[in-house]
Amino acid sequence: MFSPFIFTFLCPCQSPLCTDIISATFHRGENILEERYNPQKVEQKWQKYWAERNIFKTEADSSKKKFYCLEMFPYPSGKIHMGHVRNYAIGDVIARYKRMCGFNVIHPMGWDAFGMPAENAAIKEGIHPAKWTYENIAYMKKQLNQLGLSYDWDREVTTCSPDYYKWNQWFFLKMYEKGIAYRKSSFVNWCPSCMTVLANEQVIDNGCWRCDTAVIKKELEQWFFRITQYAEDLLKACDELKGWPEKVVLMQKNWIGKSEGLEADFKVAGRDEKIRIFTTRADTLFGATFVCLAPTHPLAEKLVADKEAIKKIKEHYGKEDEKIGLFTGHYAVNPANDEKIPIYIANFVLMEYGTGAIMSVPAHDQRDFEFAKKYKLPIREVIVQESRGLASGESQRRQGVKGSSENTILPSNPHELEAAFEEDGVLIDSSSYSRLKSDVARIEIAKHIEKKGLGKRVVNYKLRDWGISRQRYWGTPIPVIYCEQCGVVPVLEQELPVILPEDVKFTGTGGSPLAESEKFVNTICPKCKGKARRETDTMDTFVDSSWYFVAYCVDNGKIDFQSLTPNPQSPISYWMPVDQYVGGVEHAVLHLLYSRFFTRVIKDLGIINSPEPFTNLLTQGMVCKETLKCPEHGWLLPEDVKDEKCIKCGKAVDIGRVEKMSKSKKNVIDPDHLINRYGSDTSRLFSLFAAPPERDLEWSDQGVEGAYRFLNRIWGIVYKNKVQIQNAKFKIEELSNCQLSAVSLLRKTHQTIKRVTNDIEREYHFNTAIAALMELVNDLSSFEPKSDSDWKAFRFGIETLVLLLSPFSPHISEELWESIGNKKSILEQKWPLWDESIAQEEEIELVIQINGKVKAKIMIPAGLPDDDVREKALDEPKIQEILKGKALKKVFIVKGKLVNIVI
RNA sequence: GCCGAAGUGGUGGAACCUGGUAGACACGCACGUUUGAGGGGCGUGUGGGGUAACCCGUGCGGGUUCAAAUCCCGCCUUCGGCACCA
Repeated sequence: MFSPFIFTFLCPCQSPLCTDIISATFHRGENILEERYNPQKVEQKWQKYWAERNIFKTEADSSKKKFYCLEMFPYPSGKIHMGHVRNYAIGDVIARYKRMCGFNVIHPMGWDAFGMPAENAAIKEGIHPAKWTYENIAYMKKQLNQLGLSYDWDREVTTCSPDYYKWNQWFFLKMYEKGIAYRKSSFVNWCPSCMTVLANEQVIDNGCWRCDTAVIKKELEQWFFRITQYAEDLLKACDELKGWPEKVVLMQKNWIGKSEGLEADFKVAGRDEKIRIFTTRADTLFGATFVCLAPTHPLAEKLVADKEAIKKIKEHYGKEDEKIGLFTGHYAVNPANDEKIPIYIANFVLMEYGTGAIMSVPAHDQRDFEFAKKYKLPIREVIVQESRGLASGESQRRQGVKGSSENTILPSNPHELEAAFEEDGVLIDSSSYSRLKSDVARIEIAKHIEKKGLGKRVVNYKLRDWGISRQRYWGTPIPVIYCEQCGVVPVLEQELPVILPEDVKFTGTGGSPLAESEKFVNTICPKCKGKARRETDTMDTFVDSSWYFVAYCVDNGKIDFQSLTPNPQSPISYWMPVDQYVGGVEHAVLHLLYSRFFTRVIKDLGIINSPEPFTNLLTQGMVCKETLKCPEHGWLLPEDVKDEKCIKCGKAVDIGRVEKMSKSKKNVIDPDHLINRYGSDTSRLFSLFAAPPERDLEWSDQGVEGAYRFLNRIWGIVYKNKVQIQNAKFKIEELSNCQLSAVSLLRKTHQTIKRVTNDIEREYHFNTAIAALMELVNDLSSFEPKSDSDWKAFRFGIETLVLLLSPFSPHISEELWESIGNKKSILEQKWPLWDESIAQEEEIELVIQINGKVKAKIMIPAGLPDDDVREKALDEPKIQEILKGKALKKVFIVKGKLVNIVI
């Protein structure tokens, strides 16, 4: 294992003529400061060094301040992509920085290992999902280590392992006990291609989130988590998420979608039944001219004999088609005025929201308006704009109309209306509520209905309970048994985990693959010991990722929630919540909301203290690249294009927009190639330098070259001056009285510490932090040390540079740190501090403006009193000339910056 | 349709939090230098216009201010999210 290796690398210039093939033989720990920077050699050396010492291992220690740095764990799809590189580079900088700042940093990684691609691979290629998954994990883990990420692998979790999913099942049982997990029959989103149920969040534009196939509605018995029980809490707590991007908080709020309104009963005329409707616009109650039921509403079937007609409406249910409806032949009684209005069944009314029935007010709701126009239903205006309610010309004129003896405002002619008036206004034609404003009337009318016992004020949420059943193999078996005698019986806690059987065939057709396994399905009822069948559905994989961040906190990866009692001393209490979470914005609602829900459930179980999992959230932008498209051959790889022409057909290639990297658009960069060619230090550096983390990053081959060049320059400076640097030992106090020639370098070094520190602290703006390092390198490379103290200042500059660079490009930093004579790993060094008095400039450039326009710039000593600054500015010959014969009106002085002379 | 974000050189971006020299840093380009040559390295220049003094410049139009990329109002464009949610 420790025998010398021979590695052969191509010269990074990649020129076909280049003969610089580098053969390297090296042992562990060998000092390799050669003239040429060889990233592969350096990176392997230090990765090995870190791994052998298990240097990133952390343990809970209540005497130390903790920092939990977490990046979203990947799905092991095969290889990592540039999005991962960016995500994990960002997280790693934070982890390494915080570690150097003295925090006890937990920085774990794992695998979101259940999911459909594994099963699809099984269907297509006959590989068992477990084999496929574990092989991918092995490869991707190697890749992550090649990136030099500072993970404590002792905490690794793999969600498809029984040790892990056992706890999915345990949480399920706990939730079942509390009534949070329950079973009901419902219409679900069904993807005919994936043959599975999809959560609402997994339906995008009416298509499957994975394969885009149009989703259909299907009725099935499903397991649900009652996330709606936490809706109000999840919503309220949104305002406490100070460390989250506002847009994500807003998306969560919108997703929860709270609305307050009134539920009211409309009696069905001549029958002993009533229709309960939900409205947020109780102020328009007097304008209701018909009632609509969802086609799946229980009353729909009762009121209409023609089942075929209902079926037809169902076909258009929930789609963005034209609105279609069916008159039931029955009438409903408006509880406000006892008016009889027709009952319709309409495709646009959703059973899932509110009560599945609405009162239709066509004058004040655009959907009802369109429906009313189509079916020639009356439109009655009951709200008018406030200005019209007062002494406007129109209302004056209309007041003259016969029959309106009292001072009422009359509606406009409904036939003239072109759209519904949906805003708030003043009520008309609403009995005693007329002339009230909408907001007041809404409450008064609701109170009235409540008093009459015909309804109640309610709060409604768009958020629906989380359907977790999936008709798939590669997921956590739901730990439930169906007994003919006892019905639904949960699996006993001590029987967990319910293990996924191996003897399953993957045909890709039919329902749950688990149903095929006799051994799995047939079991005994835990209660009566009679014959029983197991549940054959598995859990949504979002369950797995809703609590993995808690699992990481358990030392040595041995999760055991069962024996945990509420305990402030437990490692979970110590580490949770996550201080910094980093991941893609695509999880703004799905994963993040479920995690918040789960964390609340776990808190209620007494396992953790905080209801919120993630204190600070950083959503990084996508990695994008320009697309190339041939009119004949479609998307092209860069190598299929020469001189902007397709090499297959010679047609001019369309250089398309910069878009998110995706295999289908052929605009991807394989991180393996990048690492082989430039090394991971360069890859990391580029992805951090090209844009601030929250913004999209545009790929640029030249940009990568630039990052590589930068590291080479540093390497070159250290190599060239190695001996002198090694000899230039100094004590930090000595530097304060170094010779004049070194003062500006010393100052620049302190300024760089300040800038890099502030840029990291202030919203992780790594791009500007790296720019500051580049400036320091520019100064270092033009500095020519002559005296002893020059060399000391130079060494200080180099050491500081390397320390500041180490979170970004850790391997080269370690190597250079060692090569200038340091024995201990850079990981054991403290983050440098700057001295404000040294960082301060002695002279500043004063800008002199006249009427806001720059006219001159002069150098003045820093901290000069205002009067002197004013005098110097006015004495400047150029200014004198302009001022000649003009009267000064005022002079503004901005300390340390400029003077503006107003004339 | 609703909600949100962003528009700055040839390009990525900086300065926006806290109004005060617009364009840090990098890429690209040009010229020079090194080299047998290519690549690479090093050096200089590089917002636009003008010989120059100067003038113009942060999507467009207004406003506040001695001073606006920055604050306020209106509009346009692009991107993202939600979308029959009653």
